Amino acid sequence: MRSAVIAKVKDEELVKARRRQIVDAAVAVFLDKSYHNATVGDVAQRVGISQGAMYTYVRSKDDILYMICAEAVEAHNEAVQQAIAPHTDPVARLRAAIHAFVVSIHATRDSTLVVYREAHDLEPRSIKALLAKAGAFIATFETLLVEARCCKSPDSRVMLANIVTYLPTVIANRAWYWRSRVSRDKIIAETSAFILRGLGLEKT
Amino acid sequence: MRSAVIAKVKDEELVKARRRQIVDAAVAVFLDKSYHNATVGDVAQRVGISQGAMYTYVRSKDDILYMICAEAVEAHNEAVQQAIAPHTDPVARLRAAIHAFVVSIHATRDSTLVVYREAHDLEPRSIKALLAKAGAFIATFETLLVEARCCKSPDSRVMLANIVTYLPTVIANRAWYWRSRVSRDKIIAETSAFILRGLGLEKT
Amino acid sequence: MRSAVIAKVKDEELVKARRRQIVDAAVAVFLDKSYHNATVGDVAQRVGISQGAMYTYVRSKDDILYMICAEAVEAHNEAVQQAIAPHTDPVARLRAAIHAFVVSIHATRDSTLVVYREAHDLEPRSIKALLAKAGAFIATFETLLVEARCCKSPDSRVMLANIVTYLPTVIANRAWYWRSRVSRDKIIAETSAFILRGLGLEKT
Amino acid sequence: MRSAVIAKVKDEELVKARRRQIVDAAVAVFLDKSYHNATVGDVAQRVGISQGAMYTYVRSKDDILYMICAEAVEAHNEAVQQAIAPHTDPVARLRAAIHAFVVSIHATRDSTLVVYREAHDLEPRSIKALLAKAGAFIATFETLLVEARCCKSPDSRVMLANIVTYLPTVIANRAWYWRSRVSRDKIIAETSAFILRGLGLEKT
DNA sequence: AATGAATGAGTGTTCATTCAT
DNA sequence: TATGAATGAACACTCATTCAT
Repeated sequence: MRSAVIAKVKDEELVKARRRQIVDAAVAVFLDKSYHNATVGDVAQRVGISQGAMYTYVRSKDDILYMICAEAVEAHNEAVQQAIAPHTDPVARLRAAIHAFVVSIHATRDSTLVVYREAHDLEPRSIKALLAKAGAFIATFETLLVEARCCKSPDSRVMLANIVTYLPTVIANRAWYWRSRVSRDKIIAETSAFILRGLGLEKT
Repeated sequence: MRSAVIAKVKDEELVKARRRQIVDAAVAVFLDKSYHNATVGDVAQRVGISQGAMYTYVRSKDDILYMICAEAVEAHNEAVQQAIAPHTDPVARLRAAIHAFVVSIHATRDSTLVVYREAHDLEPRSIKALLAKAGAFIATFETLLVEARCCKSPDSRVMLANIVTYLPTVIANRAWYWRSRVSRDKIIAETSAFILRGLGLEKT
Repeated sequence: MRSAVIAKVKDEELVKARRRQIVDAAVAVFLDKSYHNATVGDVAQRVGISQGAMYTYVRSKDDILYMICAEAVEAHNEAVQQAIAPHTDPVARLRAAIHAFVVSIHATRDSTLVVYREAHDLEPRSIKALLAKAGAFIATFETLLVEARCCKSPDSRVMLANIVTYLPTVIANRAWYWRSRVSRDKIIAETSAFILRGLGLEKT
Repeated sequence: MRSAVIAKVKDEELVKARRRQIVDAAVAVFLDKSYHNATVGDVAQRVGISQGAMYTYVRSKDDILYMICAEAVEAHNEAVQQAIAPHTDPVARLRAAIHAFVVSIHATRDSTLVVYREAHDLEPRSIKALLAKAGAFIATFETLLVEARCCKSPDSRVMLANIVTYLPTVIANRAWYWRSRVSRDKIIAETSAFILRGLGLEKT
């Protein structure tokens, strides 16, 4: 498994702060020029540090992309975990999870877009680490779906878990189509509702 | 608008045959190594021609990717058009369209995966041309949805059309999760059923 | 010494005719795009034959350039030889030679320009062959100058012969400056007169 | 107009020093192998830096050639300006200009040779910029000639200015003929004298 | 910790030349 | 003879990464 990104520097606070800046800058830059057309210098410039300094906080360009991807998956996971915690009713837990995920995707649609476009360019070990995280996330939904009695078979469990965890990304991947013509609330509502109906949890 | 890909060679038949080979080879190669990590030589080698010969059938690496993308979108579009042609009932047309699209995605899941991963790296003019084709495809579904009375508002029309045209790509994008554990028919059935339920066209 | 350009084809008449076309086309093309930026295909296209056919009349791109250069030098040489033949008076011979050369340069200013710009890119053996021809031409003038008693020393003989055979090329190399604002006759007259005065053969 | 060559590096001193090295190395290399047959790596190697480092001081191979050409023209121009400054008598000014130019050409005969051979291969915008400089230089001589009453007509003014600014380049372009057999002083003296006689400023 | 100059490996593309038809 | 598809070597340029200061 890929080890966490390691920095050369001691000052933990500084490292954390810089990485925050780097990830944010990188999302913007990669979104604008794409991972491969963007240079490490582009990201450094946006952060306001020198190209050389980047390598004090990151070991490689791959590290930068990995941080973006891992952070996104972790954010979604945390959002879902926090959302389901208060509930005990299986259906309520599933509903809460779906809603939380949709909201989380919308909140992080920029980085989600980067993840969907560029993650496959990560180095093999980074991909493996990322898919492990993503797989765990999907598996969480498999469990939620089973508990909510939404699956008629193992196959449908797998398919539904994937559909439910995939569909919300439409928000990031199709923003180019509706641009700003549809409001945040509409986007979230329509997406959530569609999923619930798809699962048979909602009256039409 | 981007002009169609132009070749230097006269023999139209040869051009068509070679391009078929090139697109097929490129899908395999790009899937394996990603667009940027793949060399034009890699593709040429898989086709069995020299790197130089590639450039008699294609003007640039971008052309290769564009051909893959355009072909995929056009294939989906044709599949849908042929599927709806025989029907007059709006709901039947919509159902036929959804089914045809899901099947088409499954049939072309390799190239679809390449499109979703790499299309954003096309040159601006190529992207523009591609989004125009994709936009038209989505718009087709907007119309089908309206006629089938699935939309309660313009916003829901836009959202539903995007969801319906996006969800099936889960088949390409999540194949890594289920590998070969789920059969083709199951995949198609579950995906289609979910969409129909999401649209309120199916009993739970 | 470089052997003359050899063709694969038997039909001598055809070879001669084609080469005439090739040289003419090449001068135009090289003038327009420069030797290196012009492709063999460009020349072939202008001739109206296929790229492959070029190699029936010529062994290499270098051959084409060599033919242009050799032809130019030979043309100047012939012009001079014919001009001096009728005369016996040394000064008259020199005057005739100068005039003939200036006129010849003007008549072939396009190919002369190509020669001056591109000859140095010939292959070593071609350069050697060309410089031999050019050297002989300059030597001819050394003799004419000596006979006309224009030289006070061996050094001045060398310098004058070079100046006399170099100055007229101003007509080709500086055409960009006067464009068409100066007439052919003026150009020839001024250039010749300058040379004669420089040699002390003309009243100011 | 072409903008001056721009570097990526901050340290102005270093940039100036490196460019000095680059221009000198490039003249030698281009003279040896010709612009097109020389590699950027060849030049870098002669400078003693890596090929990649070249591109921190120069944007393109064209930049290198342009620097050589621009520097040569500017050197000649400065030499002439400094030479005429002390004089007020028109004829004295013209004589001084001619002598300075001849000396300048001899001093820079290597780069002058490169300019005459390769300048036409510059990119269009570079050529335009260079011809502007060259045109101004020639125009300077037009003025000097008019003031010295050497021209009988506008046409002769144009022709004489070109002849005077062209003839000295014989020193660079015909060095192959006399190799080292003629001394620097002889070369300069003969060339200057010829020009003065050609202008009618010297007794034979 | 930070800088930024230097490195050198890597790749898309062009084109002179060949050769089967 | 002529064609034109195929070849493969060559090259300018970029950029992730390193390291002396």
